[in-house]
Amino acid sequence: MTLSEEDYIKAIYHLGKGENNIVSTNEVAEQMKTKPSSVTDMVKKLSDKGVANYRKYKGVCLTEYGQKVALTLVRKHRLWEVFLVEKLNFAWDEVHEVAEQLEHIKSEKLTDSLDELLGFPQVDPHGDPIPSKNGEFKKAVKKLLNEVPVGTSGTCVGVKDSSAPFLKFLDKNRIALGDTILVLEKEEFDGSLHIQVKEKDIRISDQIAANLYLKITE
Amino acid sequence: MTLSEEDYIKAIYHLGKGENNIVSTNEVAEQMKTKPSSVTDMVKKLSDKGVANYRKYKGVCLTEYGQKVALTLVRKHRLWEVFLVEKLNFAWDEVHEVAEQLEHIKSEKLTDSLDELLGFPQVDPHGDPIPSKNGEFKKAVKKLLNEVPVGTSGTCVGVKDSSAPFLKFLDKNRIALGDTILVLEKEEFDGSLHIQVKEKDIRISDQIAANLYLKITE
DNA sequence: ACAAATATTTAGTTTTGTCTAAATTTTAAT
DNA sequence: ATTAAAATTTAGACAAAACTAAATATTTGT
Repeated sequence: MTLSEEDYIKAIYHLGKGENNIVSTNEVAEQMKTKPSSVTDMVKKLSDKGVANYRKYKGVCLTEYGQKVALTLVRKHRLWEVFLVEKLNFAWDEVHEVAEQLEHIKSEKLTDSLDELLGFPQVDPHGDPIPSKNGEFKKAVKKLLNEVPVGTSGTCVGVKDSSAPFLKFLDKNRIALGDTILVLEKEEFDGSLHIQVKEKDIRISDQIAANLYLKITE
Repeated sequence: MTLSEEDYIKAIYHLGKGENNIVSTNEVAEQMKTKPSSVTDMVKKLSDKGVANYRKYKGVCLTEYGQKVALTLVRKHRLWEVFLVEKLNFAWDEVHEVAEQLEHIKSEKLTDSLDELLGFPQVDPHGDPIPSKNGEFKKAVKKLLNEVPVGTSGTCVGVKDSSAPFLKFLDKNRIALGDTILVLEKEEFDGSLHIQVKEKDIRISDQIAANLYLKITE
């Protein structure tokens, strides 16, 4: 599998939302920042190789095998992201570009040893689940913090309100993107929450919770 | 710099033995496992880019800039080798192929953070010195253990005698390729040595020492 | 249902890095 | 000093992956 082929496989996989939906030539072209005609050429090739199913004018999806390749790439990408954040102190938003390169390194032993070094992490710094060696993995959904049940744990991945006062609040309370948040308790009366962030407990109002996005794996 | 260009730069660098000697088209072709005509094409391009100096029928060497690029590649290669051995428990002889891929990853931050994670190592698992961030580094020489002065420290990189009894001896005394050996003391009378390997002291005869290659950085 | 708009494919080029075969230059041997 | 051998370059071709422009298929709005 060449570098370019791998990039197409990943694009088809992600556009299909892991469900192996059929995706259109134009969608792939936009994702890959190439022209639709280039996509046509490539998906024909991937089809010939048994990686994708392509029907003229109808779109493309991955074969069983193609999905396996995609999952391996996703696994490698996310493991490297964890490595960069945990071991090399990269920030949450600095990892993607480098992981895009690292995911193409070919060595099963490398991937598995890395997994072990990192303690077999379940999610990457963006809260997205890491497929296991044999390709199993849970799906992640993004929800507002006030909408998840007590006991839920997830990764903080975004804010709905990005006003200065709100960001200031988060900063003051040491809540940052990429942090793992656990919902300990919910107050019936006003919907306020008791949560755990970075080993510390804090209480936040319903309004705060309604503006924080959490990524959770079901 | 493309992947292929980087490979040529490295080949020219290594064939020139770090001395920036002029190397021939044929030598490069053999090293790269390509044909001489392909080399001609590529060195012309590298010349145009200011990376190499090429004169028809005369051979090619790197420019100042080219040497800098080469050293960066060598630095990355060797740091990744240390990483693979130290952090992922790769064996001494399993690292090269993977490092060949990893050395092409483009991220200065990654390289420097890796360097830090590894504790700024001076040599790779083969005993070869790792260039510093700004390209300085010592040269390594390979010598027989009985030829180095007391106080010398180096990496065990090979044997002269590869007979079963000798290899058995090394195994029994826990001396393996890749180990760091420090010469503590030399007996005037019979030339036997007192050495330190893996935190342990042992005494070995002159004959043993005369069959073990050490790589030392001066 | 049909024309217009949109999406997709085809055909023909380009660039990068490779190759083979032929031509040329350099080196080595007498 | 010639000539044979070896090394190197040139010329022309190919495969991969991209592009543009033109042709064709599909979808949409009325």
